[in-house]
Amino acid sequence: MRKSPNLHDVAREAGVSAMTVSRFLNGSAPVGSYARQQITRAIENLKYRPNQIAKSLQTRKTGNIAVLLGNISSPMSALTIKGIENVSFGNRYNLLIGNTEFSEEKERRYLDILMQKQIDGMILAPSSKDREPLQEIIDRGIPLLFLDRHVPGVQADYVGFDFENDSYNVTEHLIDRGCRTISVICRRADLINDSPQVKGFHRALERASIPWDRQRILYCHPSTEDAYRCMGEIMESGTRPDAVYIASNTLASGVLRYCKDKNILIPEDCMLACFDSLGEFDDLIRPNLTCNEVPAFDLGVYVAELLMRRIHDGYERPDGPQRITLPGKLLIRESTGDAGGPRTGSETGARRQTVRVSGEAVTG
Amino acid sequence: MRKSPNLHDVAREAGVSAMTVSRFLNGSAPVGSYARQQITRAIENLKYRPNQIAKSLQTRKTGNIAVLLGNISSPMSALTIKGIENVSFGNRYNLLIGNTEFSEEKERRYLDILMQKQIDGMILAPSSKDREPLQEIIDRGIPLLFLDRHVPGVQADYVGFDFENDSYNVTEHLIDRGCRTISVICRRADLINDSPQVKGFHRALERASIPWDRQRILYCHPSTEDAYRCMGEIMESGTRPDAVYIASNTLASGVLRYCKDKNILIPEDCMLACFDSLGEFDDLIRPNLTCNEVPAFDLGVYVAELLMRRIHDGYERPDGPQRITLPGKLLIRESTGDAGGPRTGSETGARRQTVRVSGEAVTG
DNA sequence: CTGTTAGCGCCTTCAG
DNA sequence: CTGAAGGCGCTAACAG
Repeated sequence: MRKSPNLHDVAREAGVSAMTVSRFLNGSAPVGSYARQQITRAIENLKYRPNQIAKSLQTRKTGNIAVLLGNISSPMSALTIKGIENVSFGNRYNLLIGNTEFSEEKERRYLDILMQKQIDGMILAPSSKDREPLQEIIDRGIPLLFLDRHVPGVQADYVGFDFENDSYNVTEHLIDRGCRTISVICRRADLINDSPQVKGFHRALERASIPWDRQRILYCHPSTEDAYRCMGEIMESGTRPDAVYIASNTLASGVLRYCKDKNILIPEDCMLACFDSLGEFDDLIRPNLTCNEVPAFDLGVYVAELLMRRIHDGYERPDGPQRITLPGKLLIRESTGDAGGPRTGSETGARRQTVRVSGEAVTG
Repeated sequence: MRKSPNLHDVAREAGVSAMTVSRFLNGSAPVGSYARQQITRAIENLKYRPNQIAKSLQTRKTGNIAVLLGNISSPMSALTIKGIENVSFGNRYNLLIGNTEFSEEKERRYLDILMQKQIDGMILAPSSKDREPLQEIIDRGIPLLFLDRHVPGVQADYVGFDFENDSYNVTEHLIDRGCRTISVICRRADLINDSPQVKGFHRALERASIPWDRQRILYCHPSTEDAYRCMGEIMESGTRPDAVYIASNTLASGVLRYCKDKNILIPEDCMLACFDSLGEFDDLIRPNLTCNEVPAFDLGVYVAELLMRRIHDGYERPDGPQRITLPGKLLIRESTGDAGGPRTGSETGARRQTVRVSGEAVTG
């Protein structure tokens, strides 16, 4: 394993200068046909590969973009990453992926390292409210996009799900089915922003003139065990609700397990609805519950496309910072039988295509 | 947004030479306490960040490792990636992730790009049998590890699940439950290697002196729809089997959907078993089927640790190329009721800790 | 403990 | 169409 060949080696082998080889490789200027042949041959002979590092040092572009999420293995995140990868690869960018584990410290360390690695852009689901490192990214002219969450006071685009409206729709569905006393289980304190799910929930109640009771909102640690506990609290104390709305899908398995253990029939004893889809086996899970399907892959595609545009436009943002939300799709399933039920429930799919944009219009 | 400061700017501001600053930053040589103070101050003043690209050009180390998988959003892959990230971050490496979509062409392009980007190591689940680009990686001294699949003839370590033994265990379980006629649905032609699942299946049948019939093995495209079709073929033609073994978990939802549509009772009409776990909601899916849980996160941890060792040892491989498989855990669940069943089935968890290694022993 | 010199491999600029 | 000079930001190797 000896030193790999460089531009000069190729140039010597081809009997031309290094610059001619460079121009040939990048197509940055015309090259004579004889030289072209010699160079092609030399490259093959030496198995030459351009060194992207050296090129980056010169051009200040690495062709890498960073993606920093709280939990890269959640089904939602995994799909979003796939969407981002898809668009990035098509635009000749590679992905540097980091899992912050929702830790401010780990996020900070990642931001630090990535700044040194000279990324061309960054997609971040922030776990910290700290503006300073983000401002530094922006000041260095690196396009920064928030995904799913944002940091108040930082002038960057945001792309996320339409939590509030989706939550409104789920709640409205429960109300339409006759529920009047609805409990909510949601994640303990949304990491950064106020819980828009709870807002949507309230809005739906208000619209139906149903008084709401703070006691009916339970905050829960993001674990199966704590969701199990919360569901117990709901069902064992005070008046039982008509319905329980699980505002964070990571909590669903704990709730379902409780119902299974306690022989609570869904939807006879209590209706159940879930903010996000439970995945591929969705309608095979018993009890079979109504949920909102969130466009995770599309979110990745959208955010990556916006990032590509920002990188391309030299960060001038002719259209100003944007706040974009993608609406989900309500999947209504209320069959209770074990087999023979409808394969998919009715869907309010029409809104699927809508993209909600606040601020200026989306260009392109 | 003007040019960011470099080592010389810091050196000038601190009144020392660039080398002193460099030595201070890397701790590569002692630096006087006065100089130290001046440098610290200068760095703060200028908001200096070392440029990793320039450093990489010099040191020929980027601190990046590549991970190339067929489908990065599958639950298994997502967990494996998380495991890899965990170990890498601890060792100060970043992850460049690529989704090959099982396409030879896309894989080839990724390999090409990544070679130019000068990665320090690579974890690959190959989709192509082409040895040449892989040999080039090895020849350039970049540690290469196969994950889940391998390319025959390429001298690189391999880490994967214990498909054959796990499959043996699942089949043995069905036999123990009295099944004698078992059909198998598996992915159409394993991408690269012979299907070890089918081998394990055969071995279990042979051990129980059950004759086996090629007709009972159905190859299926990796889609819900085709799995549905396959299950139909099995149930509607010839003698119905006692059991169906789904050797690729991506096919499970199609099979389950078929049973649901046709009112086939599991396990009364036909037993069902699955090669891999169905995820978090595993035991909430109806019908509730026995499956093998594969240690996806651990696989990531293991492969990353091995890679770290290879990088560290300068690719001398004192212990020779290895072939390591991590065994899964059989989750037996045969309750049929909708609620009140046992929360988890019995598990043959003892083997969980075992790591099967062929070739030399694992060091460290 | 500190500074100088000479590249790492490529591309920008300018001169043919 | 082609080449030579210089530098991107950093560090190895050698002097002090």
